[in-house]
Amino acid sequence: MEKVYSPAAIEQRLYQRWEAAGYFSPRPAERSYCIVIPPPNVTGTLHMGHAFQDTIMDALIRLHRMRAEQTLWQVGTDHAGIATQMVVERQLNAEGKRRTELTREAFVERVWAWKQQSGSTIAQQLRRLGASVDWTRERFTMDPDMSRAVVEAFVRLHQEGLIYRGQRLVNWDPVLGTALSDLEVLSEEEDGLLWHVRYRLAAGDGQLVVATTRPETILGDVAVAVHPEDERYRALIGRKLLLPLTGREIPIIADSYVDPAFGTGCLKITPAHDFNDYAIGMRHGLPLINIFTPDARLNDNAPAHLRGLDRFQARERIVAELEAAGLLERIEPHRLTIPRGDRTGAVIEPYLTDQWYVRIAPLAAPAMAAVESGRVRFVPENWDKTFYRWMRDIQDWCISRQLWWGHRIPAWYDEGGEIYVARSAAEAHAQARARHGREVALRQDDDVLDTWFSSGLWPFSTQGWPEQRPELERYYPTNVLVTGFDIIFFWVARMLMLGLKFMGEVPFREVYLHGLILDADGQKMSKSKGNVIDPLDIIDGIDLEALVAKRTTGLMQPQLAAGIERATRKQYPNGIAAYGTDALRFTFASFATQSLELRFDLGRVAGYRNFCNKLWNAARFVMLSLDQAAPPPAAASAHAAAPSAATSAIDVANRWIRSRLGATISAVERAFEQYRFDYAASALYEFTWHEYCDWYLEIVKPVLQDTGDAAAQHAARRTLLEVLEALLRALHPLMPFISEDIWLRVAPLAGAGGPSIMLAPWPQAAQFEHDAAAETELRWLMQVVLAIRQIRGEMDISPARRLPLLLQHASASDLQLAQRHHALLSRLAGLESARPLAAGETAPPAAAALVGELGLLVPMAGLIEPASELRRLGKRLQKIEQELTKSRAKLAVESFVNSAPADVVEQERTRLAERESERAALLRQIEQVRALAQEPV
RNA sequence: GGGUGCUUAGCUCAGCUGGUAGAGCGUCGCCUUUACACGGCGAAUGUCGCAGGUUCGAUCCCUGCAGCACCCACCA
Repeated sequence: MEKVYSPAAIEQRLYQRWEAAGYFSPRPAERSYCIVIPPPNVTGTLHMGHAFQDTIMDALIRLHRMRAEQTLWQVGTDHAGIATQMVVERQLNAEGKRRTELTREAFVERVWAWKQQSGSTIAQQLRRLGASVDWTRERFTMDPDMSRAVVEAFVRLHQEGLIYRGQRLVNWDPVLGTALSDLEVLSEEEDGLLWHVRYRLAAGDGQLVVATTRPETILGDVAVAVHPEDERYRALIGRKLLLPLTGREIPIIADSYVDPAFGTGCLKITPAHDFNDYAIGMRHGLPLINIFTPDARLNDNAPAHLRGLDRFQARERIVAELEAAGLLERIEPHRLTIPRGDRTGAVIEPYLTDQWYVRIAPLAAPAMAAVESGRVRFVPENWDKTFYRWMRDIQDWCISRQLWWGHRIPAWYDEGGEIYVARSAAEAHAQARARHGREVALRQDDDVLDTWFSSGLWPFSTQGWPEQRPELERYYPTNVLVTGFDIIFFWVARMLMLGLKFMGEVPFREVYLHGLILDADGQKMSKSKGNVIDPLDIIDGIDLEALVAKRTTGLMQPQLAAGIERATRKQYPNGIAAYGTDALRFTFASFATQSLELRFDLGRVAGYRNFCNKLWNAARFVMLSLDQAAPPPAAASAHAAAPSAATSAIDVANRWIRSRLGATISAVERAFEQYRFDYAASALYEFTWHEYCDWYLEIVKPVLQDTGDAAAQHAARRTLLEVLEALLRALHPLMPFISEDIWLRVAPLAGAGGPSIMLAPWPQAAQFEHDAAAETELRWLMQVVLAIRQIRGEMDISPARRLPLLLQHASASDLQLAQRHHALLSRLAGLESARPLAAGETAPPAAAALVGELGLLVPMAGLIEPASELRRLGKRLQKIEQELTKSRAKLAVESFVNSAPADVVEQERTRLAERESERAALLRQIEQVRALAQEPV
C-alpha cells in the first residue's frame, strides 16, 4: 500500500469494476428495498444539492444491499420542459436564429439532439460520486413507455372528470408565452409607484380618485369599486364614470373586498388582468376586456395610437397622457409584490386563456389522510404541518404549457371545437366518428404537459405502469423518498396524490427531507452570485485560474464578473485541493443534521480527507504487521500453554475493541434508521480514530514488537484484522471507495473474502459482543495513562524521558491491573518503572494525579520544578473547590433533597464525597510540594 | 398578513424523556517515537440571543421580546 492515501488512484477504477460486474442490479431476495432518484434535469449538471442527497440515498442503498435485501436504486432523468427548451432556445439565439423560425418538429428534433449530447454529463457525474444506481434500468421521462404512462394517466383522470379544460385567468409568462402553475411563480417585494388617477363622473358633477400600481391596465377597466359602507362614496354607487383617456362609461359598484383604508378607498376593476378583479367581476357580472397580446403588448382593444406597445412602454405613455390631460393627481412610492416566472424572471401577467386543469381537491383529501394516518411519514416529522397547510388551500393545477418540448396533450379537436381525449390519434378519430357518424378532420392540442405531471408518476411509471409488471409489484411502494424540502409541493405532494390515485397506495413509506446546502457565508449557491462549488472540483481539485474562469464565464450579467473574480481569489487563493469522493461523502453525511440550512465548509472536507488517510494508514499498519508475522502457534500448544502476562493483557484489549466495535455498529444502525447520518459519521469517526487507532493499535504494538509471545501475537493479529475488516464494511455505505480498496486486500487475510465489499454482509453487532468487564478494565488503563501524560504535558517533560511511577493507596484490583498491564503502561505512558509504595514508606516529593482513590506519583527529583507543579495543583484545586461549592449548595437546599429523585440526590452526594477526598489529597500534595520548595537546594 | 425553523467555544455544528455543556476545524505548548506531520501528546476557550415564568433544579418546557432564514398569501 502507498504511504499516503490517494483517492484519484482508486475511485474511478473501482466504480467501473462494480458497474461492469453488474453489482448495482438488485439480487433476488425475500425483502426488497427501493428508492427512486429524484430525476435531475437531463441537460443539467450535478450541483452540491444533488451530491448531498445522492450521497444519502447511496448510503441507504448500500446498507440495505449489504443486508441482502433486493435493493433497487431507480435512476433516470427528467425532460424538464421549460428549462430544457430555454437552453436550446438560447443556443439558437446565439446562432442568430429564433425558435419560431423553425417548425415545431425541427425544434423538438434539435432538443433531442442536445439531450443526446449533454444527457450523459449528469450520469457521469453520478458515477464519480459512487452512486450505485442500476444503470440498466435508467429511464427518461420522455421515453416511449414513460410517455405512454403519461397519456394513460391523463386519459383516466379526464374520464373521471378530474382533468378539465377551462377558460380563466392564468399566470402568464409573456417571455415564454406560456401559462405557469402557481408554484412556478415567485413573488417578491419590489419598489414601485402608486399612481392616483382621476375618474370623472359621466354627469360631469365630480370625480373619484383611484390609486393603482398598474395605470396601463386602465384600458381594461370595467368598473370602479368602493366599499358598501364607505360613507364617502355611498351616494355614488350605481352612477357612471368616464374612463380616463378613452371616455368609455363604467359603473361605480360596491364590494366589501375593497379596503376603505387603502389609497383612496376606490379600486379600479380590471377583470382580465388581475386575479382579484376577476373574482369581483364575476360577482358583479362585469365584462372582461383583454387588452394584451400573448407577449404583453397592447392589442386592438386599446386605442389605435397605443396598439403594439409593450406593457412597460404603454405604462409610460399612458401616465404621460394622464398627466397631460390633468387626470393624474399624484404619484407616490409604494412597496409591492411583483410576481415573476421562476425560470425567466419575467413579470407574470394574469391572462385569460384556455388551459387544462387537474381538479385537485378530490386528490388532495386522500393524500392528507395518508399522512394523517401515518402511511407516509415525514422525517423530520414537523414537515407534515407545512404539507397540510398547503394541501388545505390548494387550487386546481394548471397542467398545460404553451411549449414545444414535453408530452403533447392527448386531446384532439374537430372543426366545431369539440374535444376528444384519447390514448392515440386513432382512438380520437374513432370517438369523433362515433359522434358525427362520419370521418372528421381532427387537430391535436398544441400544448404540452407541465413537467411535474410526468414526474408525479415517477415511482410507478419507471416500473412499467400501466402494465402490471412484476417489478411494479416488487418495488412499489418505494421505501423512502429523499429530497429537499423546497420540492415538497412541486413533487412530493403530487407523487403522493397521483400514486394514491393510480396505484391505490402511497408511493413511499417515508419522506426524508434534507436541508439546503449554502456556501460558507450562508448564501444560496448561484451562478450569479459566483459562489457555486462544483462537487467534482472538491473531488478532483481545481486550480485558482480554472475556478475563476468557471465562475465568471457564461454569466447572465457579465458586469458581475469582476466582483466574483475578486471574491474567489480571496477565498480560494490556492484553488481547491483534491479531497476525493469518500471525504466529500463523509462530509455530507456529517452535515445531515435536521437543520434547514447547511453551510458548506471545506475545512470539514479536509478533516475527513485526513480521516481517510488515517484509516488508510491504520490498514497499512495492519498489513505490515501481518507481513512480519511468525506462523501461528499450533492450535494444540496454544491451548496447552498457560496464558502469559502478555496474553492475558492483550486478551482484555481484544475483547475491549471488539466490544467497542459492536457498540459502534449498533450506533450506526440506529443512526441510519433515524436518518441521522451525522450520528453515523461521528460514531464511525470516533471509533476508527480514537479507539481503534489511538488505543488499540498502540496497545498491540508492544505485543507485536517487544514480546516473543506467539500466542498473544496471534490473537492480536486476528483481532486487528477482524475488527478492521468489519469496520470497513460498516464504513462502506458512507465511504464506498476506500473501504472497498482496503477490504479487497484485507478480507482474504481475515478469511472473509469475496468479489466486493458491496456484496459482503453488513457487520453484525452481535458478533462483537458487549464486554463490560473489558471496557471497565481498559477505562482504568486509559485513565492512568492519560493522567501520567497530563503530568508530562503540563510539566513540559520530554517524551523521551522515561518516568518512574509510584502507586499510592492502590487497591488490590489496582495492583492486579497494574501488574497485568505493566508492559503497556510503560509503553503508553513512557514509564521507566512502576511500583506500589511499600507499607509505611513515605512518598517522596512528587507530581501527583488521582484515578479514583489510586494516587499516581511521579517523583519530582531533577524533573519537575516545584513552582510549576504548585501552579498545576493550584489550578486543579480551584476547579475542585468550585465544584464543591456548587455541590454543597445544592445539597443544602432542603427541597432538592426532598423532591429530587433519590438517585439524583445520591449521585450528588457521591460527587460531593469524591470531590472532598480529591480536595484533601490535593491539599496534602500542595503542602508537601510547598515544603520542598522552601527547602534550600 | 399567516406559518415554520434557527440563535450553544474564534468558525461550522451536535446536545437523548429537564440533573452543573460536546465534536471537528482553528488557536497555544511539546514532539520528525519505524501506520499516518493529511501525524502524536498535552492545554486553553462558553452570562447556551435577551427578559420573565413553571420547577428542588432550565441550554432543554411555557410566555414575551430582539435578530436571522425560509415557506405561504389577492390588498389596489
